[in-house]
Amino acid sequence: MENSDYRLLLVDDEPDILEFLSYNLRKEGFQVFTSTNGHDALRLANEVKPHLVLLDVMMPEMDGIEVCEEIRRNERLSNVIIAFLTARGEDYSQIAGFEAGGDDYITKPVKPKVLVSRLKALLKRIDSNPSPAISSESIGEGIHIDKERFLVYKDGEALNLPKKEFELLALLFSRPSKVFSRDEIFSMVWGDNIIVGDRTIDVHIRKLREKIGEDHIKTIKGVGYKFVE
Amino acid sequence: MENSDYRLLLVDDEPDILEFLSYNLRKEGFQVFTSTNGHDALRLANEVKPHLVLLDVMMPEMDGIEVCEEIRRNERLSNVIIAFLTARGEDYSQIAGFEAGGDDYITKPVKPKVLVSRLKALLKRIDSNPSPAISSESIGEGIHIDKERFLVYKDGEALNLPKKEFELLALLFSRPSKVFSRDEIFSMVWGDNIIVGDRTIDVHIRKLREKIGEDHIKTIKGVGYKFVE
DNA sequence: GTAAAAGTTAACCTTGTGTTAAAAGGACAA
DNA sequence: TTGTCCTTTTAACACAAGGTTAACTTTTAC
Repeated sequence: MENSDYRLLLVDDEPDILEFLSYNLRKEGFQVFTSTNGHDALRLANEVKPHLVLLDVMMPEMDGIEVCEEIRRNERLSNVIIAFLTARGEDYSQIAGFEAGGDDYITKPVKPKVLVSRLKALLKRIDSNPSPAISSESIGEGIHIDKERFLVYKDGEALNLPKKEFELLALLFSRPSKVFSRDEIFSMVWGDNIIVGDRTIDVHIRKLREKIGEDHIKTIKGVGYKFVE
Repeated sequence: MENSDYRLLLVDDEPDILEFLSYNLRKEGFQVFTSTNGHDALRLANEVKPHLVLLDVMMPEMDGIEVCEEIRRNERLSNVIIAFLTARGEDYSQIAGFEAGGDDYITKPVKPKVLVSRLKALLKRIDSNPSPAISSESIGEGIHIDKERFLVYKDGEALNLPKKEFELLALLFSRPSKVFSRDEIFSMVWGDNIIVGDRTIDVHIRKLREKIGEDHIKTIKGVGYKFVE
């Protein structure tokens, strides 16, 4: 699909930002619609059925989270991809955003190039994921992960894991049976610039095993861990 | 091998990052090539045959995953080591989505020291890994090795070997029938800095023979060992 | 036959991991 | 702000699998 086949809806209460975003995205060929408040955005969304909505989190009256929830509640817009715009630093808004059903968050300020590539990556899901969004229905035996909702299902039962545990499990789960070295785990879950003690991973592994069962995470001594089953 | 013997190809759409990475790697003596986009990177890869490619995942037009797949598809580049650069917090599913397989993930921002040590560790595999990785599919009669999962298959049955045994077997297996001298084995499996007793290899060979069958590892007296069948 | 190399075994050491509890850190509500 | 609850990290120790050694035996090449 060409960029021009995609409709984007941008929502931000600051006209300047809106202007900046839409300029850059129109330059890439996207069809861009804009709105400066949540109510208007919902109305517009219903009208144009955008493929993707880029939502500022912080807005007066109705914030991005609420708009997101409202969109998710609307069956006709069920396949819309929602990305949040947040000011750097607020971790919580990110989580709240995912819980509300967001697909990605992008921190302001954002460089045009970065913005475009993030959105392109998101839009790819439409093609590759015809009917995606692992609905909470598709649950059976074993472990399932719903990243949108930050939930882990164990034999159908939903578990709420803390952030680090969730990320660790999600990483291992993303490629079952692949052995992840401690270095890889640190890098992906903690990042390469913070340093934590040797036993930190072990403790999280311990807690995960407590919650999802002892046999799902296997230790390869001297090498790393892997998810099995 | 010296650092200066290695050619690295860095691919990132942000020149600043490219600059930062190449500066630090050149300082270590590596031969560094850079590219700001996927297409160019592929062309350059073909040209210089790098030992290792460091790929940003998020890039406009052609992202790192695509580049990786393309490289893996190219026979002439089959032995290239691929490491991904990702922003911490990027969706694992995107990273997990590729089956082509990177060898490592490194998160941005990364400290020079960490970067260098990770890359050095990866480059070590070149010597010890003459033949490409084997996918888990190829299971049948005889012995198969899956390095990613750290499993050895004997007639289809999966065996869990301890690290040293696995590495030793993987080495011999990597070039069936080639005789590896004890010196070679020490150097590849133990490294040139550690010194262990004469009989250490023998003991590991003994254990391997117990597990995979007596006839798979043949002794060439006065010369070394080789894997057969 | 003999010496050198490799095989074998079990004891011993090492190192990575498991485990627990407690401290530190953070978010939220009163 | 204070206090509370939850998450994350640290610290200290336990423990076992893995790795090595040493002593001895067997094999092989010459």
